[in-house]
Amino acid sequence: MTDRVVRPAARQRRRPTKQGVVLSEELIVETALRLIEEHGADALSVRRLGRALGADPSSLYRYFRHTDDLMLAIADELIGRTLRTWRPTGDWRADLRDLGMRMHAGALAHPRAAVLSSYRVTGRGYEIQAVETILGVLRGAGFPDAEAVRIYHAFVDQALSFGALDAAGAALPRAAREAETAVWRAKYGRLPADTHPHIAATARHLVADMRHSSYPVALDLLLSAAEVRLTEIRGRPEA
Amino acid sequence: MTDRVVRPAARQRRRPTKQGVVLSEELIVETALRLIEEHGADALSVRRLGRALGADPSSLYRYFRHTDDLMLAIADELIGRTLRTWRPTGDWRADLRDLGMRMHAGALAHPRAAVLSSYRVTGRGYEIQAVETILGVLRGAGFPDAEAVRIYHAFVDQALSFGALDAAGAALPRAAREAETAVWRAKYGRLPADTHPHIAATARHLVADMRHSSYPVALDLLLSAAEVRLTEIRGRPEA
DNA sequence: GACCTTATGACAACACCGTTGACCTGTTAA
DNA sequence: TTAACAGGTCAACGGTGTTGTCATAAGGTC
Repeated sequence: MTDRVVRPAARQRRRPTKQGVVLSEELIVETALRLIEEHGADALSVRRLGRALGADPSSLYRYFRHTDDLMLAIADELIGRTLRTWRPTGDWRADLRDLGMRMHAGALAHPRAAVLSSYRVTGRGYEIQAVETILGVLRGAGFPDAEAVRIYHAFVDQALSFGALDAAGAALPRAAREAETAVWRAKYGRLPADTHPHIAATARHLVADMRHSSYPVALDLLLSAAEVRLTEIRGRPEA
Repeated sequence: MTDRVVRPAARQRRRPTKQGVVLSEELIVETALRLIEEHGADALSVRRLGRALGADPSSLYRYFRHTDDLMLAIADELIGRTLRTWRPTGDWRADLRDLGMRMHAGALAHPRAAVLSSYRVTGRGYEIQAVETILGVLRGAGFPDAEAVRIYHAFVDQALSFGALDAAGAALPRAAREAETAVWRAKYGRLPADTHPHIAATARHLVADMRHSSYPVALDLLLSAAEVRLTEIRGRPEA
């Protein structure tokens, strides 16, 4: 098969679909994001997307090689949106906390795309910009180069991996998600103290805590530890 | 529909399939794990699993309500394997570090299953055992109940999510994985200092660091922060 | 050993999925 | 005016999870 996808710049003959819609890469990505937001991650299929656009499903293959391609385009758009709304203040810890929370929220808003894009290095514009900015925050705070890189790496991977983890949970069909909270309440909440003393003693906290993401806690722990390291380093600058 | 699944204890008539296989929950889970490892997560479908077992796909619905049920059984088996080889020593920090590293290694050993199972609560035997044990370590160390639960949650999610992240990377086709390291070396390693000063200054560290998992660093940061919290709590026991 | 109940495996069908090769037609450039 | 072809459409392929129905062999009872 010769490639059916044409690069956007080369597009010229904008013929509307039978239902009168003029397709474009942007319109498809936008519609896909809307579909995910409105009807859950399961709602995103080539056929449903085609229906939502008012076009034959196969038309989409003129714009994306396959579904994965579409996902990456969506992911790229998401990175851009996250970064675009972030303004560093100069307080390194507050800035990183804000950025981490934004990345996490972005992932939750678009679970399907987040899961796919979390473990890929794109090497594209927005990603490079993010690396440069975060490294700048850390070095500006006084972390030596090697340490800055180590903490950058842990920070980013933690944001991405928790984002993907929580996104995957959010992308579960509604029934499965409700089953999960039911498990915590019904199963862990009722274990007898003689066989499971620690669960029984903390059951109340467990049921309350496990329904939320642990990312904020994990993020604060990471930043706290980094801050401690920083004061140690400042104590002996030549370390 | 009356439920087609029968609890294992009640099973009595072990009739072999047409191809002579005697089905059981254990056999199904084992075969599913083997299938995932050998042919990738995509290879796991009810129909393929049936074929691999020598049974009609619909037979599996006598053992699992739906695919989701099966995934939970697989996840629990993985937890069990990790837990079985772990021996706590009484040093809470060392024990949690060891357990975290084991969970991470377990995920890497079964990348595709890890990705699928990381975000599910199984509510099954091994998982309950793991929760009880970790909570015991934390409470034994002196963390008050609410704090123990918070740290338990962050610790477990961190191990699972980094496990899934690194597993997903490891499960990439070889070509894609090599492309990723190439991006770091060729793209990030060569950015000019005037446009990207921070990346340029740390390029050497970046290229070296990004090829490894950041989990050990992230884990140590989390445990360090927890230790600090613990000494604070001990300072004022009634907090 | 014969008989009955019923658990359990098998079959066929349903509605969906991603993807592709062939076709048709409106837009555009010459 | 016309010819080329980008881009939308159609139909089909082989896959998916799931379920209603049926057949049969296992196990208990006599």
